[in-house]
Amino acid sequence: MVRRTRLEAQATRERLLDVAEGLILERGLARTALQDIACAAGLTRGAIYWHFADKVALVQAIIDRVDLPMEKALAEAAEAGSGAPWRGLRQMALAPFRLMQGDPRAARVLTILLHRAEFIGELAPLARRHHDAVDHFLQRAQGLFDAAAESGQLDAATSPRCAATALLALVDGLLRMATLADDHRMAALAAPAAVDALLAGLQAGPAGPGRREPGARPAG
Amino acid sequence: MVRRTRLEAQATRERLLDVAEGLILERGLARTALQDIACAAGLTRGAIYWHFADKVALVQAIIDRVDLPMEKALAEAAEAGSGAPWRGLRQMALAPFRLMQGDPRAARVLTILLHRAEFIGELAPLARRHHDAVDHFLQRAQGLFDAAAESGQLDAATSPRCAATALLALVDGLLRMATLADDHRMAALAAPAAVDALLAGLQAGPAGPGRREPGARPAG
DNA sequence: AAGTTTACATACGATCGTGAATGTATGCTG
DNA sequence: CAGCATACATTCACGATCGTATGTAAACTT
Repeated sequence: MVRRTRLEAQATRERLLDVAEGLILERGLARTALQDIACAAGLTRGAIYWHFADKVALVQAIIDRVDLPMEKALAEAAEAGSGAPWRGLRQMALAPFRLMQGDPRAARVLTILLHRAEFIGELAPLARRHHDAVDHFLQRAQGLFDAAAESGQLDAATSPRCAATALLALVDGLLRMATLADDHRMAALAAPAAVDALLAGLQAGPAGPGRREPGARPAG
Repeated sequence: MVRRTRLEAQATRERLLDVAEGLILERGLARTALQDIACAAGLTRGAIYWHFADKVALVQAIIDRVDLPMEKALAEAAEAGSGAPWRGLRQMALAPFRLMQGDPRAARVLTILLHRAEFIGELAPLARRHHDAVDHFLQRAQGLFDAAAESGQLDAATSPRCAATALLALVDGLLRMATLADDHRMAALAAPAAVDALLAGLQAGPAGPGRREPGARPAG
């Protein structure tokens, strides 16, 4: 076949990544064969094996092309420092949504990470960056809540660890919904209000039974 | 071979389900072959094809054996009615965790649903019960937030739809963490406090800038 | 201009998983 | 106790997929 120049080869590689990303997004990782990818890219499996060692390496390359939303959260949290914990927590929690808004490719990759593959066994390394980012998010959030607690701004009934878990869960849940196509809009739109509500509920305040135990409030 | 009596056959069927559940939990659905299951159960694939039409039917049977956590939430919400919205919301949001606490099998099945399979294409029907329950959770929560809003108990800046999305995201995120083995304990433990904090933050209250916009609060 | 490397295509072999067909020994029923 | 139904085991046929080995023509090098 017409042999390509270096630059064209690089373009071929990118096309393979684009096509693979799209197909995996549609059909899921396990149900997407290398032949499907090659065919959709107008190539053969040989081309894939030239550019990538195997299927895992291909997917790894897809993931490595983008900034992961949860990593973006850590980066913004690092900027904020621990001086203004509540502002930092809010920044950190909303960073993933801002990234996904501006980078559709990051949104697609996150969708794959959250909904389109079983990262188990040989595929486990693929989710490592995301999982690491999630772990660090938890630690970082806990650190910020610690700072808030020390200055008496965290509700006394809630441990920093517990608060961090709650924030991470909320962000993770919102990200899942935001990558689910149906509620795409709603989840991303609801994120700021949701995060604000949770953080408000976690702040120390006039501890009326109505605020800490809404279930006990007079019926509406 | 030694042919079994009706009762023994039923026991064999249950054993197949147990073994399959365990293996899928360990290795993921795509990476678990019917032969692995049969072998681990001390049988052959023939036995599986006797009891179940195919792999999908087997997994469906595994799922159909249990109450799903999100369905449990709906059931409890139905009991509560819409008279006391905050209590109902709390009940509903925490029901899944109570179920998982008392029913380890339900916890395992939920883990499979959330982490061990790509429910796409022919496997999509398997997740239908769960997805339907999630949808109804959203509707039901929105209805309760509507009721709260009508009696002026919902923070005015937050729409009922948005509040429902937030609550669902939090519960979903907590369930994901609770089914992740590492944070198993922490997530389930944090659930009540997390839900209470979010609900508290969503309630109408003295709308000081500190409560609704924690980021703008003086640094701690 | 000849040789080498690149960027693929083609062909092959092997494995894996499924589903169906078939075999078979036993429980059950009349 | 004869015959049918049950509960499996065994075997086979098939497609899908993977990885590799090999072919090849063009780009690049010297």
